[in-house]
Amino acid sequence: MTAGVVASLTDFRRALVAWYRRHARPLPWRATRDPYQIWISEIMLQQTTVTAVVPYFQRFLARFPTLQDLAAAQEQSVLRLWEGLGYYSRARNIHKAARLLVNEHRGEFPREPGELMALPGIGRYTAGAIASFAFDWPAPIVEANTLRLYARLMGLRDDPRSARGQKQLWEFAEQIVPARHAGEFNQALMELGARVCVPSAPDCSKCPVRRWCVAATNGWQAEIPLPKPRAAPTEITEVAVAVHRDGKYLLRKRPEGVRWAGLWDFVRFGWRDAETRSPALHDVAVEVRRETGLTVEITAPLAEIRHSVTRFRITLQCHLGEWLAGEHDHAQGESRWVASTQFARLPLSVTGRKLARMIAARESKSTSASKRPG
DNA sequence: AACACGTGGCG
DNA sequence: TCGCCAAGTGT
Repeated sequence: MTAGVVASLTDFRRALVAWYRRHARPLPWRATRDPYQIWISEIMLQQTTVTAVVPYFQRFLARFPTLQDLAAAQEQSVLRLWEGLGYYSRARNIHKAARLLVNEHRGEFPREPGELMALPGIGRYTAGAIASFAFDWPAPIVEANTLRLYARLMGLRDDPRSARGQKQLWEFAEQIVPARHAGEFNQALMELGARVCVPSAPDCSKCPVRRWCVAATNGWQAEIPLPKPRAAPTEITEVAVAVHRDGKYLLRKRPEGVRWAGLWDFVRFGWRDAETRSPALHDVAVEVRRETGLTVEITAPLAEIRHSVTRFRITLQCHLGEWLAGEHDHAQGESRWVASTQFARLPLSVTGRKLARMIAARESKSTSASKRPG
């Protein structure tokens, strides 16, 4: 299957790299060979667009310039810098791995993919990426861009996500990666996948390796690769209550093993009766007591926030609740009463952050109104 | 092997 | 509005 490319591998590599040298975007992580910076960028880029990553990458490196800085940080500080980027286990893993490297590897990065893969959050792709970009280790890579590119070059008919397809893709990658300058070569593959060999309507007229491409030769660009099957989203309703007491609001840290683990949120729970667009306030108060042990009065509807997450579409009914009695039960995990001016100090879920902004705006409005009588 | 894990941009 | 897509990994 790879014969088309392998037969004239040297020409293929030359054409690809020549194209890359003319068309490479100047991405921040391409300006360095520091394995630490490359590692951070690769973790951030997992299932995440370049556009989204750039500002996070800059902030992260400004705050934690070295592996030692990261290892010395609190996990909460790392999560705060990750806030909004998604897949938060990446942030927790990056922190764990940093401590591991500092404590057990003298703060030095392994150069081999096999050793890199032993670190939490680093799988076969990321290990190959770091090893090749930072050390020119001749490691193969397969990720979204190269998967599409290889599949088309090979004319891959199998599902590229199946075990069979994956095996063929990795074998292909192994065969084409050069012994020298693997870093630039791998970057070139990804850049071509990202810029030319795009998912829909690839511009084959601009492709430097078109003559090696089975899909282009046969007009199969639209059929290869086979699309990823996606489950239809499920609608769910949730309720969030900003429980208010003495100018502060109750925030709870989400426990390990759940979505948004380690991030903070207002009191929040699923609402079984999805038909109820505006749940009875009394019922909400009952649920808050069940959740927290606190007796509250639901005083005002705040907003309805729509948010998609994995395969769920969430409608979040947000309310303001005034504390009446009871103390929060800490058995379920960490919680704090926080003034709205301090919300930004904690890593919040995206919906939590939105709600936090609304509450802060609501307060500043009411204080400015009270300062301006009439 | 299949599913969980997040979010935002784009057509 | 909606589905697709994004430098995947862990379980």
